[in-house]
Amino acid sequence: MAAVGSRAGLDTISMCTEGQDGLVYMQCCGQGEGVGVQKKLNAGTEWSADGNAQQTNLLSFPQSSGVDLPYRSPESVEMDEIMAAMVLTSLSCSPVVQSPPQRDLLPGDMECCGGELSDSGSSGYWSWDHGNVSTAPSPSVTEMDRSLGQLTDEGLHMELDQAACEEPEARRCKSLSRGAYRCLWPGCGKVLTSRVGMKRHIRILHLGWGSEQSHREEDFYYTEVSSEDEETAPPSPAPSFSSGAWTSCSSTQSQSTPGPQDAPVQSSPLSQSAPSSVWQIHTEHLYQACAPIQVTVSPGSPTFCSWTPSGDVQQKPQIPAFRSRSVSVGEQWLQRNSAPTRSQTMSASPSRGHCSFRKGRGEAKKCRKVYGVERRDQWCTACRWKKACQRFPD
DNA sequence: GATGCCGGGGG
DNA sequence: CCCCCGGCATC
Repeated sequence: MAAVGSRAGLDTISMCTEGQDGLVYMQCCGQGEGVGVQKKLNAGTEWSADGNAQQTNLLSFPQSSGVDLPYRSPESVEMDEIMAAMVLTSLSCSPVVQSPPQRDLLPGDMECCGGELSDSGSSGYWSWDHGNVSTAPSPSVTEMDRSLGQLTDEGLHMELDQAACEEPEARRCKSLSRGAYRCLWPGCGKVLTSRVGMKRHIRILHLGWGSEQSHREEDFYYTEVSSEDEETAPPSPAPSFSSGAWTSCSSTQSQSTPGPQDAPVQSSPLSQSAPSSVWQIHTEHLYQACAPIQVTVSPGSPTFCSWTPSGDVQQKPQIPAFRSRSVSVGEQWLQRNSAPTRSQTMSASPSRGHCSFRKGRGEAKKCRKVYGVERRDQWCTACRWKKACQRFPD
């Protein structure tokens, strides 16, 4: 779905180039994208009516966004800030509300689109729109005043102009239309000079359809590029995910959803570093809590299982009653005590049920050696109890 | 044998 | 829980 949204967004960029095509995506990013998504969603069912859908979109666009346009654009020139604030407030301070409901249904796509668009060098209002929508769901009135004012007053005018394609801008758009068509299918990027050829390419190669199928959906999978755009467009699809504001979106998404497949691949550095650190903390209480550790580790691979409890440990470290004087030392020892090795040993030696594995004698002098048996009262508690020394950890 | 420390037990 | 010790592994 994300790809669809982004594609729709890219179409938005290029749509001005095919003005005569009357491509709907031409509308403003938000709506256009939303419509595009909807079309994609309903492709199976309402596709037949899509030929008219373009008309509908063209009509509905000014309608939806025209909620403010009719009164706002003409009046906004003279409208004072109070009036603007009132209007904006009445509009729920959120373009999302104005936009078709699909957008609410597809927040992810919205963000995807915004990211790619802003990255692919789209017009300014694009990034404005999405920045406000995605990152600030409920901005303050003043903020909205500024942003929305710019957005609607400038952006929508642009849209209208472009939609009409009567202005010089439109002519420029048309001049670009003699470019090539780039397939936006993920990983494809094929460039063809013929629109029909591109549609066929998408239909056959990507959609796997016969020619009898709809010939509108392909529009979402290619974009028109001019000779100059060809240089800027290519990097947009893939790298856009790793740059700019979009990075935060994608990263948060991927992280918030601990996909069992994403985790190992994307956060491999994390997955490698996290366990060790966690283990260090975890083993901090090894002295008292070896049984829990054994439980979490011995099952074998499942790293997630073992980390989860460790998180708790990390939250409240050293709560268990360590002797006050030896806590810090114990930490040092436990940190240096190669927790991973310990875990390996434990998991590898099932014969030893508990953490009864015996660590090789460290080279560090223990209390016994330092103070001698005669000064046993100066030993650390563990040494006195014949436990692992906490004062001089290995 | 000395040392380090786990497991267990007594109070 | 505190303290001690048997016993084992390692040096």
